[in-house]
Amino acid sequence: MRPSRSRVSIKDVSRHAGVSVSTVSHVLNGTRYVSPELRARVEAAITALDYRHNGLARSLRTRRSYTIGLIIPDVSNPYYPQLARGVQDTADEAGYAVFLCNSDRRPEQEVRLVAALEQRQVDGIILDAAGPTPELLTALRRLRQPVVLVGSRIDEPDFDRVMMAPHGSYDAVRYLLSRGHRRVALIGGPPVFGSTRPTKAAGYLAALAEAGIEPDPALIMQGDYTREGGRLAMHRLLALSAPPTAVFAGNDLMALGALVAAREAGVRVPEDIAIVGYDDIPEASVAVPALTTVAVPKYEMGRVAAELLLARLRGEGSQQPQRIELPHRLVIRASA
Amino acid sequence: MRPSRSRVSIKDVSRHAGVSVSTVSHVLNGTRYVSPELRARVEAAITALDYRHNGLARSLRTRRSYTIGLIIPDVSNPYYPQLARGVQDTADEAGYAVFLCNSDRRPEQEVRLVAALEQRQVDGIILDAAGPTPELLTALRRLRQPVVLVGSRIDEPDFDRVMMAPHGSYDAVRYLLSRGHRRVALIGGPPVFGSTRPTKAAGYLAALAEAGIEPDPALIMQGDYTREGGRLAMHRLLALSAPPTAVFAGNDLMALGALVAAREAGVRVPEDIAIVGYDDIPEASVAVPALTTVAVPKYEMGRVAAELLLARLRGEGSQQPQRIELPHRLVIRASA
DNA sequence: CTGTTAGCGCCTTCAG
DNA sequence: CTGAAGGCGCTAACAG
Repeated sequence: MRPSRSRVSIKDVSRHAGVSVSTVSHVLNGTRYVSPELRARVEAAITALDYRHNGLARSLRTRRSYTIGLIIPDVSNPYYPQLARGVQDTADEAGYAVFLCNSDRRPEQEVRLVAALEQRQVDGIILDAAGPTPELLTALRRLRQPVVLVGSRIDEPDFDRVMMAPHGSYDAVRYLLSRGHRRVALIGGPPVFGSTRPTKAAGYLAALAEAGIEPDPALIMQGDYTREGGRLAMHRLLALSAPPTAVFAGNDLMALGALVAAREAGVRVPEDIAIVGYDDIPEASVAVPALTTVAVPKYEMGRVAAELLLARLRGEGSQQPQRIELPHRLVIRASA
Repeated sequence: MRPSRSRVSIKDVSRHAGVSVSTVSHVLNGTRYVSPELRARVEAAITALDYRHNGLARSLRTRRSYTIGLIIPDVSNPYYPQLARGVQDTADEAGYAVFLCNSDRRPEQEVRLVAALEQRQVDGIILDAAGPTPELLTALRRLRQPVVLVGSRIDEPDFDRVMMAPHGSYDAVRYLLSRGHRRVALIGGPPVFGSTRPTKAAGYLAALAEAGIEPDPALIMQGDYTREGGRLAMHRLLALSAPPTAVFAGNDLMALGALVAAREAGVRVPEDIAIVGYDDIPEASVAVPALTTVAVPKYEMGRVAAELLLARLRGEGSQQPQRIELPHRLVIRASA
């Protein structure tokens, strides 16, 4: 009768077991009492026919896919795997699967990915965005599913968000100052379009100001968060007639690049120049000298973001967007 | 009439535009000619009603989810992000989204994840498995969707698979031998249950044999692919009455641990002892001394695996399972 | 305690 | 060139 042994559905199972489809559905989901006898027949039919539950159909019906989307700049950037793992572990424990997407920090890409995830009917999205571009914000706001923002580049009050405490760079520079450094350079990141958040440069400036030190523009470099960018910036710093005695880099990748530059220039770290990074990526502890850095709780951020999202999906928690700030920690190693 | 402004479907759009649902569907998918006039009306209705295409319903109907699953041991292990990126890029280009799952190299977990992905109706699965456990193999074979195996721990002829060339450890040890080393130690990985593939130990032994060197059991350590495991193994090696002059570690994480151990013991690398790793993870080039290692084309492996899977999904290619072997490359840096 | 039935939102013959 | 209609496989009222 059936064309071939194509796919077997709940209906085939019900027929085989001599029960109704709703009974099958209920034994599948444990969602109402079914007599041991019928249950046994259903289970027998299931294995006899080698039936598999179709989650798509179920999701279509229940409007819940038990699926979330995670958009990060790049999994192969050592910062993100831990964050990803944090959300995945949390999601997995709750029965959710996660679509992992890389945006390469390109706003159009982010917008595209958000749309693709929406179309796949994810229940929610966690996003580490490049910045608060109007297009992205619009795309996010018209979304029907909840969004949690991670990272510190967007701080819009109408979204749930988990961010790092803002004063990491301040702490780092203060530490350098406390060690007697007076000429402290900054290798910052590129400006984030439209961001209203205090930048790393702000913390740097604040620490200098507090110590009564006039910032020297020559010591302020703009990097791009890549290793190579850090290396180049460091070389320019080292070529100055009055080079700095300490450098604070906006992330570890750039700090590591700076380390390479120092070695290339025959300058000793930390004896001739101290270096502090930001993030505490795995490589930071392996480098020689091991990098002093502002440790960011990456795994924890992922976990908290996922928990926030799941709570929202469960309808728990306050209705207002939450803003969660996670503490950093200055990890003092050998480079400063 | 409709309860509320809940969800708008293709049917609402058709009504609003005064056309049939099939016309709407066809403008949505560009799947048959629609007169400019009707098309315009449909498009107007779409924006007017703020309609969003429901991918779940579509997939249910077409039996294609444009979704694949990727199961790896652990994203936060520096080996995997690049592999993951390779498959994600390839999938993304072809319009597929990828579910990323971590198995922590636990067979039961792998089996569980395979089932979860199947239920979510992924079109295919890419898996870097812990080993050929019978349960996993069974689960994989009863799957209705294609599977591609990556990594070298399973080499079953009835699956598509992309693996590394087998002689990496042989090359590494031969290199050490060519540099005059005679006492070369091995820090291997744990045995892979049921695997028939040549292990790294095999290559090590082969290279020694070829050089006419009797393997010394005291120089063969079993590690666990973790940094700490490498560190411990190295300490034991260093404590030997006749310690080795060179060490080959089965992966970079262990080699890095060995480096740490050497430093702790005040032994210089490579002057007192040479170290070669395997994988070429990002940290390998940052370490001091930079690690000489067998570079594995991780990104490429991911890409090739995804391409293989996509080809299968398109029904292209030979019907027989493919076995693709990717070459490694010995990267000589400072540690040996 | 179990069965019938109406969709979820979409694609795709089959007619016209 | 366009429309009508039948499911894809499942859940959840609603009856009984």
